[in-house]
Amino acid sequence: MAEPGPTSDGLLFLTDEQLRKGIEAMFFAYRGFTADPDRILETKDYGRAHHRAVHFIHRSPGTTVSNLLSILGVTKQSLNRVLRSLIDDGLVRSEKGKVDARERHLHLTDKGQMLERELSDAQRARMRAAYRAAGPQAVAGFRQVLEAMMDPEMRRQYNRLKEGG
Amino acid sequence: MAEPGPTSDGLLFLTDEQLRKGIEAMFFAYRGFTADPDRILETKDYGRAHHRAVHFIHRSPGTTVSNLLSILGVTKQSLNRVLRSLIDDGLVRSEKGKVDARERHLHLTDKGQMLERELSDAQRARMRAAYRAAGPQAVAGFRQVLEAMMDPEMRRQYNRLKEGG
DNA sequence: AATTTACGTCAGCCTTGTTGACTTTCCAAG
DNA sequence: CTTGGAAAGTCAACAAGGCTGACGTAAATT
Repeated sequence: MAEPGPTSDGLLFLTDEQLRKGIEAMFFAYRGFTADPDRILETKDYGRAHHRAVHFIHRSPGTTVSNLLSILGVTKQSLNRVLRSLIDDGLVRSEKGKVDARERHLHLTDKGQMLERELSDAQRARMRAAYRAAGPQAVAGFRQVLEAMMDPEMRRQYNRLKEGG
Repeated sequence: MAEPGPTSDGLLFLTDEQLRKGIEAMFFAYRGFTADPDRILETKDYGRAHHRAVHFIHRSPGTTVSNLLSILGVTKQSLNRVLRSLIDDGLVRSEKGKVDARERHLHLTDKGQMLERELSDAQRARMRAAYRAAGPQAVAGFRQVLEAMMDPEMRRQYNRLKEGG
């Protein structure tokens, strides 16, 4: 089996076959990636959409609804439905902005933190196992390829989150 | 910023922070991964479900409905709806098995091949660009981590497809 | 004072997943 | 040759989570 390798022109030699393997790897791996949280969410009558909201509120406490909208890339009606149930269930707290009172700043409650913990523990455990199985060099490559695969807009979002809160 | 690295016990030193970055990289990258096909499908009144069916029928011509069900991991009712429209639109041909006439063997028609081409060209272009940006070492690592992230069942499916038809 | 922004909500639609029940077709074992 | 069960297809109903469009309100900006 021919492996991808550098050529004299500094490019990679990439067959359609190799690219197809990468595509299918993404497909099957993403299923694994979401499988554990999905199982947990199912028992609590939540879905992936709730998970995403909880994740990014945890990640950036006090973030606004607009912020969340641009990160998640959904409509406000769609986000609102999810946020509504999280607020009603007491997992998320929404408070008016002090400086700009039109904004709503979102925080996880203790209950919300608990769910976030449970979900991210499961997801991290799988990620950790995969990292350990593949080794440190592979981890670096993994992140490089994923980053290169993002849309520029998404990459900006990703990099903004990556360092500062 | 501490990078993941080997420790004296042969394990990886992985902070929650590093794992979170990996998780978010998967999230944003998967969006990029599906963005181009999604745009094409939208103009043709199809969705991701159609793409997946077309992809795996192309990958394994003559595959049966049951086969497809186990690869895609959905119910037959869900798959059937998608398959129905593809057959009615003349993209997929379904024929009774010669040896076991209960089975339906699925093939892409010329029209189906054309759609598959269009979708996979777009997806491969992005994958190729990402691979080239990241380099050959990164590509190997990428595939290793993804493979390690799959459920064992999915990994079997993936490996079965990887080599032979 | 008028306009714009941020947010929330109502109503309705679509895709894609689900369960459950049922039929038809067919192979294979008794 | 009959029958049990597997493979496939179909109908009905439902839910999650996307979407658009329209409208309302409060607050900030011009």
